[in-house]
Amino acid sequence: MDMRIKTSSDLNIACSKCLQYSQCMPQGLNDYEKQRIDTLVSQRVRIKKDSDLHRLNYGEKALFILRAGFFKTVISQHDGRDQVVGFHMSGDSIGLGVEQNIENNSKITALEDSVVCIVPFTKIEEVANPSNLLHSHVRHLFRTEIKRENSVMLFLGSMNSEERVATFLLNLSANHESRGFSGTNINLKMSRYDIASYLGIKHETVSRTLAKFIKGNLINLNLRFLKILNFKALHSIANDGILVS
Amino acid sequence: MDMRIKTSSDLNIACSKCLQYSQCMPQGLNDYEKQRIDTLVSQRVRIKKDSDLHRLNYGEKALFILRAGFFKTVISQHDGRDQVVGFHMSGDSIGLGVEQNIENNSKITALEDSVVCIVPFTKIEEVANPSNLLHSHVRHLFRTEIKRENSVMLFLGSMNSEERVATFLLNLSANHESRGFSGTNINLKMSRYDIASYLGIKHETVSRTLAKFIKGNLINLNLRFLKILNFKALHSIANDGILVS
DNA sequence: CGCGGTGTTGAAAATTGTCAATAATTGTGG
DNA sequence: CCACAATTATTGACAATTTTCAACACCGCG
Repeated sequence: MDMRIKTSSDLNIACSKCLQYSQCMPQGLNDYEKQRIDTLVSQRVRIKKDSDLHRLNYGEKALFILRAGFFKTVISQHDGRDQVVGFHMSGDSIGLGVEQNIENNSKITALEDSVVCIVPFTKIEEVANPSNLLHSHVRHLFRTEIKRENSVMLFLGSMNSEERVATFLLNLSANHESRGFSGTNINLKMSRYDIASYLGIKHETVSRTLAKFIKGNLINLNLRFLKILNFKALHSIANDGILVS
Repeated sequence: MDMRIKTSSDLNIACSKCLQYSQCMPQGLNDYEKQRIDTLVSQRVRIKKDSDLHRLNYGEKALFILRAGFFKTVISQHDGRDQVVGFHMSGDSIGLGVEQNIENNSKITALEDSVVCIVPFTKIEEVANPSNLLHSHVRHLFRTEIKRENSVMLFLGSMNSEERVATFLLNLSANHESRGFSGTNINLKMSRYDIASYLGIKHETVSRTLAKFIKGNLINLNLRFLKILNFKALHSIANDGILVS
């Protein structure tokens, strides 16, 4: 599906005059700041029902503000399965959340004819504060933590218990590895109850699933000493790991 | 559980000399910037196994960086049920993600003896850029979007289908309300398939659950015209709505 | 050594998914 | 505008998965 851009009268309203203003811009600005705000929005576009909002068409990093309409965000997993991870309605900002973090395999699709305002991040930074290594790092921290927290939780709803546990183990392994610890031999710090709560299943199910993995020689486990024997098999159970960046 | 603070030699290492440095601070800083980084961390604390990291003890808004150890974040729902929403290991930053958004009902508990560095947000702002309304608003956007996206998704894993659908309907209603639309009569823009995908259940289950709600006079629904008849009942099904702020 | 928290396993019950049939609605082209 | 096809939605029967309830084993710590 492609996207049509038209220029019509109501696409040119200034931010400070927009009905959605209170939804998407901060309160209590002085006149000078309001003036600067009006320079933020680089363009507004109409998006037809069933068309996608392609981020890359508007520069790598842009914030979208939904002026009118309704969207869904769909993430495509490696195996071809899709999952809706969010809906967006008028006043919502799109592009700072989950869909921004999981790169290149997400689609933001209009569920009805819509109008979107586009604010390039570079412009936000011009207005908000001088570009600055520390500041951009803080933003990076935001992003990466959201990613780590979410990437597991995000798809839990659609996973069965084997997928959940396999995903959890691989995720844990990757986190250990990235910190210089062994990703193969892991000393679990949390109880089966904690794992169960995290994965949204019962602790008995965690036990049973781990037992199944042990029987299949995917892992060794006594007490909390975990040894991963067959990463490949775990990955295929976990759907080849959208979760492990 | 309370928390002990000790001052011992290894608690006073400068950030720029810390082993975790590459995990938690940006690369490529010049000497001046490194000097400023070292002023960021206001203190480091030891936290005993099974003790909690109390955010409020360190000013309302602080970023915690886990120097050594292992934590879990648990959110308590209204009905008393707890859910683990994240695990944290060395090098992780804590306090920018989910646990920050759902206020006052989350606990961050050490699963083993740990050491945490504390960076007040105010200090980050001093160093990163002048305090600025627009900048703080961008941060606010980050937060709120995360909150909205997550608050539904976060607990999906532990909900049954009735809880999922009730939660979805109430969430949708609240979003409509907050934008000045009716929260009672809603025109669904998305298909049953979209709802199913979002909630991690099958579309047949969505149909059946909606049918059950109709029979119980909780809602009216023909095609995509939804009328919510009994909010109270929906709320009690959805666990009294941790999701609706 | 015993007790409480943790972990495992079994069998029955409850929930959800799968497969299939059918209805209703929307879209399309003649 | 109608007819037909495709999509969306509902419902039933059965299969698979997960939970629930229960019993029991194991470690760790006083």
